[in-house]
Amino acid sequence: MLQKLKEEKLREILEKGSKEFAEKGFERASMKNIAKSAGISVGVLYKYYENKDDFFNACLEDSLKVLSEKMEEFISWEITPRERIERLLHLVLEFSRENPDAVRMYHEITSSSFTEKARKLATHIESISAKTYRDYMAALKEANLLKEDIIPEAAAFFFDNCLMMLQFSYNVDYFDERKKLYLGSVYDNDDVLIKQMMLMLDGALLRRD
Amino acid sequence: MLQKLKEEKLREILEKGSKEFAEKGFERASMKNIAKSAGISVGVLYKYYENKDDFFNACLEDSLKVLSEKMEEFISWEITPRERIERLLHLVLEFSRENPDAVRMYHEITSSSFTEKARKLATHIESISAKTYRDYMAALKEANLLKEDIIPEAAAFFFDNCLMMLQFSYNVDYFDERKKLYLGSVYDNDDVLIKQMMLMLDGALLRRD
DNA sequence: CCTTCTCGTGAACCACGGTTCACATTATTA
DNA sequence: TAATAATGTGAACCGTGGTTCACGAGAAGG
Repeated sequence: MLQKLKEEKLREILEKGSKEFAEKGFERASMKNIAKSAGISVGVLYKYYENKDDFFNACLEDSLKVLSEKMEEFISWEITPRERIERLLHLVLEFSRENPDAVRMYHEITSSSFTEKARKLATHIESISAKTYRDYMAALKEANLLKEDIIPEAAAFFFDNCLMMLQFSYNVDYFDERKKLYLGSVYDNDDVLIKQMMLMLDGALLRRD
Repeated sequence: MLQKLKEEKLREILEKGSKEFAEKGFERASMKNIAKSAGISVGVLYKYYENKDDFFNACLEDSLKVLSEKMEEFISWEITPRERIERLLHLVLEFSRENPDAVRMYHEITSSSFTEKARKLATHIESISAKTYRDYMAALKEANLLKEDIIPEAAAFFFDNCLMMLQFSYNVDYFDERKKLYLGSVYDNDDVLIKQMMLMLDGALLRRD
């Protein structure tokens, strides 16, 4: 019976931890707080995890796992480049809605002076998407669909930059406010924004036909 | 004589403060450290500034001032849209090279749970560039130079997203590594990257002729 | 030269939060 | 049921770092 509780508890602990880290950032997040909100004592936390760093890594890993799973979907679709971009944009929004804490934690490690290990984890995920996008852009070039004079690597970088900003804009407070500032009346209309992003990415990357 | 020293000292204090905040982030930055590296005692710091928050705001304000000055240059140029984009990209890199700490501090407040006041400051700057870009894109539309079907607000948002990521990529450790990951061999060639960005932004925003 | 006032100093204070550990509680086994 | 092991608890410990303040050094004025 204990084992079963543990299974669920562990999930809850990771979730509550991610939530706290996502909301307050690593430094301001408190182990005591996390323990309390997960309904356990601090001691237990330290039974399962070495220390705060270690626990953060566990939360991060747990959050990023979902992200890399999504990435694999991307490759499997058998559709045209334009459709692919559009679906990916939708996927990003959908993911944002379902896993806000994952995005926030990801954004968190982006900030200065993080542990080696957290960096490694993020870089690992990043390298998956980097490879995916680079390969894809290379394939586009091969098929003569990529815009003239564009280097696949640069295209992949540019593309991911846009997606990253989109994710942040939908999850991180500061970026959300900024989005409001720029978009004004268009702010709350996701469909329009997606369509606009679509148009611009299309123009930026794909050869016109 | 004291007054004169103060003038320079104040500069040094703000610079050393910004440096520490930029390097370590708000939480990990230490007032004692900052005082030491500026060659004064902690007491002095608290003579000039209420507390850590207040001091951070002063550093931030000081850093962002430079940023908003640059923005005014942007409007004054009398050149074609394509040239303008290109010069702006160069300006961003130049600025990054000269004021790495400003960019890092800006990135810093991007992260969760910052004081109201710091947010306000950043939003203020942001609103300047937002207005500048929006106006500019509206003017382009007026002159029938903006791409068909693109809303000026969305264009401005997209454009600034790209510039922001570029700045981060040149200043914030995590983004720099990421850039290396994506660009590989092109990584250290700024000119090529600028040219590529140029091509993509052009394609994304401007009507082809 | 003495007094007074300003300014700078850094040791001391204090709160906070990560971490530990002696103890309580619960499960397991004999 | 009693003994023993495993697990959970949270008060106490401790280092860190923001903040204060009693004191000293030096300038200004008489």
